[in-house]
Amino acid sequence: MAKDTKERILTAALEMFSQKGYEGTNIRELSASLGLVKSGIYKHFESKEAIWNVLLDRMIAYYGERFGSPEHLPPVPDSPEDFVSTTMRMVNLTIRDEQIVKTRKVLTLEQYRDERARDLATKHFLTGLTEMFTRIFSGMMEKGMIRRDDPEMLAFAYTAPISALIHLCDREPEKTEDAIRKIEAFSRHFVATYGVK
Amino acid sequence: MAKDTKERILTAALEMFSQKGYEGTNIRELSASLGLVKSGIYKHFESKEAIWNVLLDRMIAYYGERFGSPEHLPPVPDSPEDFVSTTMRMVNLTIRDEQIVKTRKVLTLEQYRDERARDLATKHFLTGLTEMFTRIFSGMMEKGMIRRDDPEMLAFAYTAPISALIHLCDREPEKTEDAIRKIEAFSRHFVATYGVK
DNA sequence: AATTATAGTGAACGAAAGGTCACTTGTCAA
DNA sequence: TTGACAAGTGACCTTTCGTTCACTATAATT
Repeated sequence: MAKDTKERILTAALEMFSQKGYEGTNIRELSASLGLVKSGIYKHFESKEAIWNVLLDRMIAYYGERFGSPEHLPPVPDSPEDFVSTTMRMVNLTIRDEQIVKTRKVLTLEQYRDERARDLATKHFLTGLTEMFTRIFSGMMEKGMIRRDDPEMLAFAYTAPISALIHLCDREPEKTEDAIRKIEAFSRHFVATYGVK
Repeated sequence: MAKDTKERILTAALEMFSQKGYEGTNIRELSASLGLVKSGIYKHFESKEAIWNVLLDRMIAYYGERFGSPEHLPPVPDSPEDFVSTTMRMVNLTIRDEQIVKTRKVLTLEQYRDERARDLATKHFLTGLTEMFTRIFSGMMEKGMIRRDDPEMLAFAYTAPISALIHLCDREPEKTEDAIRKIEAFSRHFVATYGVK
């Protein structure tokens, strides 16, 4: 029990930051949750802020990897049912993956305090998903699956409601099942509305 | 300069809470911003938490007033253009009104810490607007302005993207003009999509 | 076997937090 | 005019914060 302590600190810090925020988190409690005494932390990080910075750097890097590189884009679905299930696969990942949930929470809590968190929040909550689905809808229009329209507008109209329900799950996890059903219903409503008859 | 001090404290506290969060706000700075020394605060409130509770009570009361009573519901619009301008009037109010902006920010920051803030956040960000527009869309369907569909689904599909852009304005005020244009474009897109031909 | 770097301990630090209290000041009713 | 009270001050209290440091135990390196 030595070498992985740095990683364990980062994991515990993300957990606490995402629940209590940066200011609400204190080093004593953080180290205690790892079975350490508080000064032990400083063998791995020079300050509380340093922990925060490493976490943010990783969030930014992870985001760039996941949304920035073209090979991570989901393929253009080739049926309405495929479209819905592609959506639900992404939604389930983003709601169940603890790392991603905590990242969203922490960005929510620190968006007014830290400029990089603010920028990343906008990408996470708004522009990232919109860009991804702009491509998907463009592809679907070319395939003739949905009627020709502004793909970016459609992407925005599609992802923002889903995003809102994902935030609801973060805020009130007991409503997760309900929210997922609503997302699926919305997804079907969407293809029914924009799909070619 | 005496009697209104209590109100001035509440105003300043909402301002600070909305920027730095509850934990990030300290009484010294708060009182200094009012030209007081910190112990002066305690002549008006028995603790920092008491200030928070009064603010939250007011938010809850104000919300109930604004969204709970039927007489505050906007009338059902009677043309697509009227629908768009009704929306834009509401959006402008909710984006420009400092009190409302700060309320949203503070609910965003405290939603994981305070249960009442969490509940109010869900109403503010999701269910409140949806309920309001469910009635509006029901009315519009009866008038034959838009095609018959699930009014609640439409309300959700309409308000969530607008909500997302309002959050963007809170996060990055410099993008406000742009966001308002996007909201209007979205509103027109929406009536064009669901309106009867 | 001796050395050295690493991880962790526990006591202590100064700063800043929320809060208390004896005191002064200004206002107004009796 | 006086007394009472609300509003504000400044010194002080306790607790907790992030951080430092001399020290120890351990495991790897020479």
